[in-house]
Amino acid sequence: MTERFDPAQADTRWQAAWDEAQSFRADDTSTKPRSYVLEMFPYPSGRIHIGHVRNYTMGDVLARYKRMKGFEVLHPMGWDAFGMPAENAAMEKGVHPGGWTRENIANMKAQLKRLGFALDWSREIATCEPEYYGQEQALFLDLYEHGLVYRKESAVNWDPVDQTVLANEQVIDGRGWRSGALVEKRKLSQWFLKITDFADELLDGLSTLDKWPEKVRTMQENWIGKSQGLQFSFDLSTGGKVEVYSTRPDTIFGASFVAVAADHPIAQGAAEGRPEVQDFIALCKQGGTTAAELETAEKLGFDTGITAKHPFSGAQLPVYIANFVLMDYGTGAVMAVPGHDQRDFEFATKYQLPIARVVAASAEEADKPFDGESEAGDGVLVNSDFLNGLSVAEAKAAVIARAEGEGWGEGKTVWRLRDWGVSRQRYWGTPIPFIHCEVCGVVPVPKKHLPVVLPEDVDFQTPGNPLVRHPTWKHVDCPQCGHPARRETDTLDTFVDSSWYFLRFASQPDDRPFDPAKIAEWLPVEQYIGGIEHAILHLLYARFWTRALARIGKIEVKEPFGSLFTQGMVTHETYSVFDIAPENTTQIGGSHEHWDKPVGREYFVSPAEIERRDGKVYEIATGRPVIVGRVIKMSKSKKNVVDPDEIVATYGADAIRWFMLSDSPPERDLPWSEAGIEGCGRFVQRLWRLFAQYDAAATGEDKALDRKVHQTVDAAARDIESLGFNKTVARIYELTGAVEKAQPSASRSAAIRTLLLLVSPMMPHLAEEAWASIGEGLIADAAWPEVDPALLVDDEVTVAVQVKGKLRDTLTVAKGTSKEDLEALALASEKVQRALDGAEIRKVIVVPDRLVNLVA
RNA sequence: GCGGGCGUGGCGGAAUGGUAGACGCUGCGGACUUAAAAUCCGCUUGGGAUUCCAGUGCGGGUUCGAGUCCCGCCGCCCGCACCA
Repeated sequence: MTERFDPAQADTRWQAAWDEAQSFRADDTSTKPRSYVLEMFPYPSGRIHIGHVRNYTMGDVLARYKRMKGFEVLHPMGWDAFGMPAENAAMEKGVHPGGWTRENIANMKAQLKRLGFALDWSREIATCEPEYYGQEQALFLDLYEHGLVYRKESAVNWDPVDQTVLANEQVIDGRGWRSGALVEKRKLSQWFLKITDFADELLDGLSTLDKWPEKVRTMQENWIGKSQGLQFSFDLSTGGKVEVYSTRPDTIFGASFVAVAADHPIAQGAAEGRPEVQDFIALCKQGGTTAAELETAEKLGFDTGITAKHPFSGAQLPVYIANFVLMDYGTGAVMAVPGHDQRDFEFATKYQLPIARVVAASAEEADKPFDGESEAGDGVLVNSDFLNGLSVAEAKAAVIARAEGEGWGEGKTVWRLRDWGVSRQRYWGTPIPFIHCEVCGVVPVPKKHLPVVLPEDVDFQTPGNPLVRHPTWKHVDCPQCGHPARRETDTLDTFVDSSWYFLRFASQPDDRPFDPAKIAEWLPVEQYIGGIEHAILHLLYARFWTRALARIGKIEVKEPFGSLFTQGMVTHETYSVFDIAPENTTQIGGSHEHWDKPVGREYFVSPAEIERRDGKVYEIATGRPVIVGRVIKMSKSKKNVVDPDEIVATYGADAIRWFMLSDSPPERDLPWSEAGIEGCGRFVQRLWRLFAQYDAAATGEDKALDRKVHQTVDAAARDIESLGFNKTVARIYELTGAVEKAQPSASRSAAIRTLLLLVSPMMPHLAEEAWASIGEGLIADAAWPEVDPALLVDDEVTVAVQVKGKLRDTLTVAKGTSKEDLEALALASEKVQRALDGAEIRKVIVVPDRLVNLVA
């Protein structure tokens, strides 16, 4: 063995060896138990970033560990390859989105290979290839046949410059995120998936996902947003009716007005011929929609002059148009109960409407005044006729029963979840497989004509969807009547592509989306790993798509991901500089870590552009002082990024993998540091030196070391299975120290061999290189070391001795020493006697093998 | 406002109700070396000082014993939100 481990030559050599042996190819015919380990596949933006490295390293350690434990492991990788950045690149650089994407994939694949991930590349998928999206079109048609796909007119955010629909997230302060143009609301015919049909199922299913983070389940629960209440109508003074929805029908006797949304038909009707009403409606629509604006926005109303008759009391309640009522939730109209709803309270205060108490802590507090705000809490009904004395829950049921009995309302469940609009007016996506015929209407493309392939000869010189402008592509004959017709030019939301890729990984026949038998063997994914940013959309859509396929009989599995893990981000300090020397600026107070913040234009510099001198930090190029900012997520604009390729080139793949697993618990953020990666590089060499000391001929037993080894193997396995990689890392450091200190013996040689196996999932290249002279075959194919349960327990233990709960001494005794002996030994301790100071012992607590507590 | 999470050394963090600070990083001291790098050894919560005291955001409580459990606060992070 060489003196130093040289990753530059070892890494590529072993990566080639694994390729050659096809070590990580999942065998569908294997009789071993199955394990499907999956990380969220990347968007091929061009470069692998450090967050990918952390994500895939975690999955890789688990996949390699599972193989060692005797599982047939499926650990695939692919590319979420459709999407806007490719089109933006096309517009900005004049390249074709396909060429740009495929080149990025090639680059990123090479990067992943350099990191030594144990991936089954034979199952690689790129969603932009017809072999994939053609099958997606087939699934879309299946869902259409079963009534789960439909078309309807819907208001969308339209960017008039880019000529496209924008998602809500792409509208920033009312402007398109790319063009900066004022976004318009347009009505367009859009394709929808009936996710609301699954609202109940998706909500109930969450309770079965006990290996998902509580946080993600809660987020999905809130997103689905189930609420139960009463929908009923008020008779209006105009002779009409207004339907309202309330989750608090118990408070109906506290209603003091009715409020409708600005675009509610009643408001529209009231506006006819009345400019002042029209003005008010316009004012309501002007309001911003950001959280901050909503928080501070004043409640505004306009009294229509119409009144609504209370179903019990017969009182005439005024009907207001109000800016806080949303048209697209419930019925767009509410009964307002100021005493028990804060918005209604603010509104009633402003317009001097009655604020009645109908829920109180007790019947005696029926007339207690409000303390400047509404009360939403539980209690007993008061001032409420036949409801008086009932609890909130009882009153809700009683009102719903009356309404249903008398026929003016019914109990109803309302969901926040909306159907999933999947139409995008973009080129670089899966073509929606439909044809518009003037005679037959909307006609699905016959399956035998799939895939509907994206044309390659498109131009991006003008804004808008190139598919619309393409001279020939959209012109086809109607498959039903043969008349000239037009292809659908919208493409699918890319979230559709990522809603079933995990199925295609498990099985990829040429002639169908997947083989259900193979899906049954591999799914659900045993461990799914990815970022928290996908907690709602991707994970909800994937759950929906899986359930939809199950409902139409394509597959059996209902939940795609058995266990979910959301890993933290990789963060880094930021370094910023002000372009005016500090002596020329005014100090504005407040001290930063190193410098007071001067006035000037701030710009960010990268870690490579700074140097540290005398405990302060300077920009190398200018000598200007650097402000060391918060540790935040790496991003290009803050220049606090590190390039994984450079790290691999300097320290090798194993060092960066080890860093990704060290220190921070995997669900928390990991602060990157130069010192940290250097430490990892040192440890790689330290292990290498230790492995070089392996001596197959050594003799003699070292019982204590044997125990340490077995205890570490046992604990490391548990830690890896629970993804506690930082703890595994710490244990490996401990064992390394113990082995280094041990005298040569057969035990020590065995310990080195075992340590090598333990680190192999984390540092596979180093492990293979050392294994070549110690073991047989590839360590990638080796088994996880067996644990001897007899060696997990020590025969000597350290027992803590406390006096009144305070530690005074420790005893080293044989394991299993009797309570009596322990007590006697504790009392014999000089330190204990001094602490007791002659006091009388009232009580003795002895926990065998752990502690003795003397209570005086 | 609703929901979720988190507060432990200079930093990242360990700790089935039972020896708080494992392990790593940083810093300091030492060995080796002509020197440096690499490596190795020691120290690194605070105070007093070798056998002590205090200490896990703050205030209470349960317990022989609390970082851990309970109650009440404070602070930070994340998600959702005029959702009726």
